Amino acid sequence: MAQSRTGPRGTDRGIPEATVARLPVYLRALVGMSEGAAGTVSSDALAVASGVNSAKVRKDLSHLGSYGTRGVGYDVQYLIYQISRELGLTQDWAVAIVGLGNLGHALANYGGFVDRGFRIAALVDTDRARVGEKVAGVVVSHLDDLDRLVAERAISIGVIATPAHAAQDVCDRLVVAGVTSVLNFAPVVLSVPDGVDLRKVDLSIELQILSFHEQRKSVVTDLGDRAAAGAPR
Amino acid sequence: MAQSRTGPRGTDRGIPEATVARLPVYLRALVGMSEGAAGTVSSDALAVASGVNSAKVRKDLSHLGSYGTRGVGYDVQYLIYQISRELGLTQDWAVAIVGLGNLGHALANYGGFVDRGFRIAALVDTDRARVGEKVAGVVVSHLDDLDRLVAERAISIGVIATPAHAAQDVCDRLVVAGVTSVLNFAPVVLSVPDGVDLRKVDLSIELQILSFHEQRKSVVTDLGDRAAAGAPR
DNA sequence: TTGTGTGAACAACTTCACAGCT
DNA sequence: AGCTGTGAAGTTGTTCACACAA
Repeated sequence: MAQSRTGPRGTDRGIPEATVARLPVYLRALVGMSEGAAGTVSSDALAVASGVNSAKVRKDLSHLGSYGTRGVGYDVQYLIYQISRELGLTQDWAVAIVGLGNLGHALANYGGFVDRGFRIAALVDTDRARVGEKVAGVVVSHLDDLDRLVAERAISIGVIATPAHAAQDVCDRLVVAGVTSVLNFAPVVLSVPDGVDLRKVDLSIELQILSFHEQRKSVVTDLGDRAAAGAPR
Repeated sequence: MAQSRTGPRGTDRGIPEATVARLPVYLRALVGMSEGAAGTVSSDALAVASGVNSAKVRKDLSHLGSYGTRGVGYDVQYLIYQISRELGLTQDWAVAIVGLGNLGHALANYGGFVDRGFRIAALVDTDRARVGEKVAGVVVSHLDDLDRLVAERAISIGVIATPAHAAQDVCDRLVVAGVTSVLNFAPVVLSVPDGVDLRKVDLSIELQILSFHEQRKSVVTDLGDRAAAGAPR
């Protein structure tokens, strides 16, 4: 996971990482509700819509401030605004996607991208044959132009969708160019200097975690379990 | 997130979730090393290659058993075997991918898939025009045939790469068909019955988390007084 | 010496349960 | 009466530091 944020000095006025990771889920649920006719939500209703329990919702939201009303709940629109602001979604973020294989294409065409505050400002590849081509309405540039692109288009977030062997080099170039947040899809451990945030999404790891639990299911759970723990197979 | 471990509450012979999530990372690093000429690794070397600290490596590996040698380290091949076994990768898992848009295609063509123990046993879509077409060497089937496919091909893992609005229905069908592990890429909260494991990968959430930290960087790090004085409004 | 394995301290996160506001 | 906000208790995960084996 990314390094822990915590400001350089002084008391940590920060929101817990676990909470930050759930705010986007709440936000999505709230936006869904706001399209209906819901003026307010209770922590309970929001919890159900978000797949967590209500105590967690209340604790999480309490980190943003006291935005609820006792006996009533939270104002949907106001909460949407507060969460958006906290997540930095009231401004636009320029994103560069590097690597335009299958995954890069999928990401470029991913709707939820532009959805909230994220704008694909550059598509980058090393394949000269692809440069100039348009994907999702954006012209593909060459990796060698990265410095210029990042500077000119104020890109602060880089998405790596290259093969594993190219990922660290691409990451280094992104950082040198001035990108300060990196989302890595390549199945490799990357390192970045302090001050740069790094997150990863790894399909293979997710599958292996499922495999672990799946295996546990078929193994008959210990001896003498009543009624033959009917493992459906 | 996925529900906590299924199965009866006995003595917890289990490995902590946090450890399970790191085992695939260690495994990848080890496989990389085994291609070189490394007979053994220290927890320190493995830690560096995995992007964690060595205490964590030792604690994690200790959950598998005492497979290291004091003063020496861990035998690479043996560790690979033990981790693979623990993760259930010594057997093959049949996977179905549902939804063959950009993302589904990307997943189907993703190399690391077949990599370790995972086999694409079915590709499924609702678009009749796509049915019959071959993607990544596998013929696309229709969603209506899911029950048969899951049964005939002993599929236990389902990957959802559909639009959000279709995801819960697809998930329900997968579960009814007999799938017991689901990996969801659709940006929506799914619910599954007990006994079914659910994990999600959500690009939009990852970006929003980066956005949160990115925003914090630009904010001058010392406006911590604001909320400190009583009633925030 | 070197580097594992682990009890113990520490830190983060979750859940409980209820006081207090509306 | 209903629902938030939050101390306190409980749980899980991380790091320390050192005994001990090779």
